[in-house]
Amino acid sequence: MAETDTATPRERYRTQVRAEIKEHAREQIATAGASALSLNAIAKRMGLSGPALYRYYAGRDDLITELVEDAYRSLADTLHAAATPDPDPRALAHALRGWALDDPQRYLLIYGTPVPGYHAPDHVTVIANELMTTLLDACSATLPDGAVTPLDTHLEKHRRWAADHPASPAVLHRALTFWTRLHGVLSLELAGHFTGMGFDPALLFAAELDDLLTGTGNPPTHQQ
Amino acid sequence: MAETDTATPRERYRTQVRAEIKEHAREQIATAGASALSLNAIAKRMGLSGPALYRYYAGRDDLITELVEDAYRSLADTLHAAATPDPDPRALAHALRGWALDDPQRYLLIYGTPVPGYHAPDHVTVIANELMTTLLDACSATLPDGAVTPLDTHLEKHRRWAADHPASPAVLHRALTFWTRLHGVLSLELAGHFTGMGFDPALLFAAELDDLLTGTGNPPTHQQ
DNA sequence: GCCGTTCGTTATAAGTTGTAACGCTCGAAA
DNA sequence: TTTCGAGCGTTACAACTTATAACGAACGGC
Repeated sequence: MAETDTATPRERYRTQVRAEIKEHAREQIATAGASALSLNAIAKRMGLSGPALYRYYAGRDDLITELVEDAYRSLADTLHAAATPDPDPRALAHALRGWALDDPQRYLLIYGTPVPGYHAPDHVTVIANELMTTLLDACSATLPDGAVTPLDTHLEKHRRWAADHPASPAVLHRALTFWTRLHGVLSLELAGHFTGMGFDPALLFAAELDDLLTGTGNPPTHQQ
Repeated sequence: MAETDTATPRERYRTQVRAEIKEHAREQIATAGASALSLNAIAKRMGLSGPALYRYYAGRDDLITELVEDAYRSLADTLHAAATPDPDPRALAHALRGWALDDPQRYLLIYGTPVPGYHAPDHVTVIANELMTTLLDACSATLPDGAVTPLDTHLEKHRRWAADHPASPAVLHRALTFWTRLHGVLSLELAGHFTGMGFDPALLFAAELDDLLTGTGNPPTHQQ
């Protein structure tokens, strides 16, 4: 995993302790959410006293930031693996859902309610771009055909986020839609807004995915 | 507003103080998020000492619960007003977006990351049902035509959440889609995941709405 | 006007994050 | 091998937080 070979014993110990801290933090977040993360509790569980952790992380925010970064990294790797060698949107979607359900709090750590003042460091935006690239690759493997919407023309001029990716505005639109629709179902499912409603969220997710891919999955057309 | 007439002076004073507390809590949440809500800070701002607030609210959770309830009530009223007298999905969607942008933290209070252990009281589920009803009403004003999806047949048997509403499975499907797609765009926009990407979220929202209503708004069809 | 309910207070307990100062230990270099 | 410094863990402390307990004062119904 990490380069525990090429380093002084001190550094090896340090990275190992940092990893152990993150491990406890992850499990604590998975059970009680990110807002309930307590450095003191982690220290106590590791058998050492509170302030000791500050040798390894500057503070709570620093630890959370690294967890967010790890989550992004994990998601990017998972989606990249699912889209390799063939960039298949369907595989991508299922990988996304599997990854989210595997650890809901990890998904919410990325896409959930943000702290108003917090600003993500550059590492994260880099990975986010990487994520966007695999999504755009997958969406490029489809032939868009349909009316040009106002959003399409808008995206033609505002494609900074797609940077150097050679994708048509329609593909950009498609990628955004892919993202927002799947997130719409996933986030509500993870937040528990479907519990007690009685239906199976997996089928709703599948229906949205089908509609995304075939265009006739459903969203019943309007008429009035 | 409240029944400040028919009550003893003591009760009038109490409801007024409770309202003032909520007012401060709202503004505090709007600026720093729900997790940063501090009873002590509210008390200090109101010119009284910390524990005094416990005469009015049992604790932080109690206050937040009431704020959540108020938010649900406000959203339900707003959407109901937008769908009256004619249940128009388009008006409903714009009312939803306006309400969300008006106070993002209030939207996230309802649809954002939940506290794992927390369970909403009955009041909230009642209002949630009311909300669902206006959504179903609006979606009933459309004539669905399209292939019957697996989700449709599933919803035919699992329509407990629609209870006594006379809506076809296709309409139920449509309502769910309406909800998840708009939430998908809105939540990502409010969470700031579009900032820095350079495009206008309003156009994406509009595109999704158009597709929802006309069925040809876009999501470019797949082919391969 | 009495008297009890309600309110606001201070004091206290048990948490939290984070800083400061003090030794100990380990490892690298002489 | 011995020394010596960087890094680590400790306790002590400050400034917060939520929440409870106990006390006194004020308000209002009777």
